[in-house]
Amino acid sequence: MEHGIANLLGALSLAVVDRIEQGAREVVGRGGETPAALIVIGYGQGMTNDKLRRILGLSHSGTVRLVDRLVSDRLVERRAGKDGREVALHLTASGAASRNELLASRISAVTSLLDVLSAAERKQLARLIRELLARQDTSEMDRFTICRMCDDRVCTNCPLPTSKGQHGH
Amino acid sequence: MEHGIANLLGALSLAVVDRIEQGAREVVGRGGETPAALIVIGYGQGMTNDKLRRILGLSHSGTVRLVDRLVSDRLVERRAGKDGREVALHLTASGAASRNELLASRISAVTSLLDVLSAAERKQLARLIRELLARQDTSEMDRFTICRMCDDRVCTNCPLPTSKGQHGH
DNA sequence: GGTAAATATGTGCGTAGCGCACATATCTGG
DNA sequence: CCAGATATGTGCGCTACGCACATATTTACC
Repeated sequence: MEHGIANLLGALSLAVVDRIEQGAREVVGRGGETPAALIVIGYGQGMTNDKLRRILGLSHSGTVRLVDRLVSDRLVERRAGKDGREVALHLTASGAASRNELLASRISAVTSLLDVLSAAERKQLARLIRELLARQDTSEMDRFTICRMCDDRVCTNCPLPTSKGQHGH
Repeated sequence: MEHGIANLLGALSLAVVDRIEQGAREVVGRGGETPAALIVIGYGQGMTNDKLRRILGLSHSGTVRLVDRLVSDRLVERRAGKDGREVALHLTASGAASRNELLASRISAVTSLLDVLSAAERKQLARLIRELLARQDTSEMDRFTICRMCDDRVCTNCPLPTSKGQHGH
């Protein structure tokens, strides 16, 4: 394998993530996995603390404290889950608004890097990235992790394979 | 502009950076900008604390403390710079070894994502990324920042434009 | 139906990584 | 020779996080 391509993709990815993180910090005033948490909670299938923990790849206590921050910022509410142990995380109105800003900021950051390419080049790039992602060997949790910042208003058909991966239960 | 491509590149970049950071933490036992600092210092044109600060995008004090950590880990030495104010940062033998491990780990992490593509597809992707980077409007400092994790043993001709950007002095 | 294990959450405590404001040393330009 | 610019170091606090432990609920097994 030629290593030049790996170095190029590494450099590009760093630039992309730098810009996304900078925008996210400006929007929510927090760093680390906090912006991703806001997005994940907003996907809205009754997210629990523990599911969130696995998606973000944090420790249990780290996740509890992260949610504490979101609650103290009035972006998230803890409600009772069906299972008496679980906590159901819900966005407040303000949390949903911040989440939308966050998603828009992310798309805008990446777009500003992409718009030097022609429409044809972007299409070609999209096809290649789609193939690359589609062929990865990812568990279900891996997919949620990779997609933890994804814009569900934009990503209609996620290329990540849906077959593998043991369901978490 | 079609936003699907921006979302795809954002997701891929997150996956790439996640894997790079995880490997880096395993190699040097440190997170944040510490691994990048080790790589940047290793480029070896008499790196100073202040240049490092600008490349990493950290505050001044944050950079001093970062170097403190590298020194206490015996990876970096502070020597006298030509200008009596400056500190010249140099890798120790152990620092140079860690840096090589770091670079290898990074290339390996990205390669493991890339190797689902055919050689032809990888070539196409390399061409597109190269174009994308070449057309960015980056200052000299931006380029060092984007390339702060780059493998100088692999990246022979960096696509980033070298014309613009005021030299820092 | 009762108890052990599994599951889910919260807490005390410490650490890593970082920024702000301030202090200090050296260099440069008039 | 002295004011500003440049470069580094420090006191202090804060955010984000992990480990170990405590607690509540549910499930499984007998």
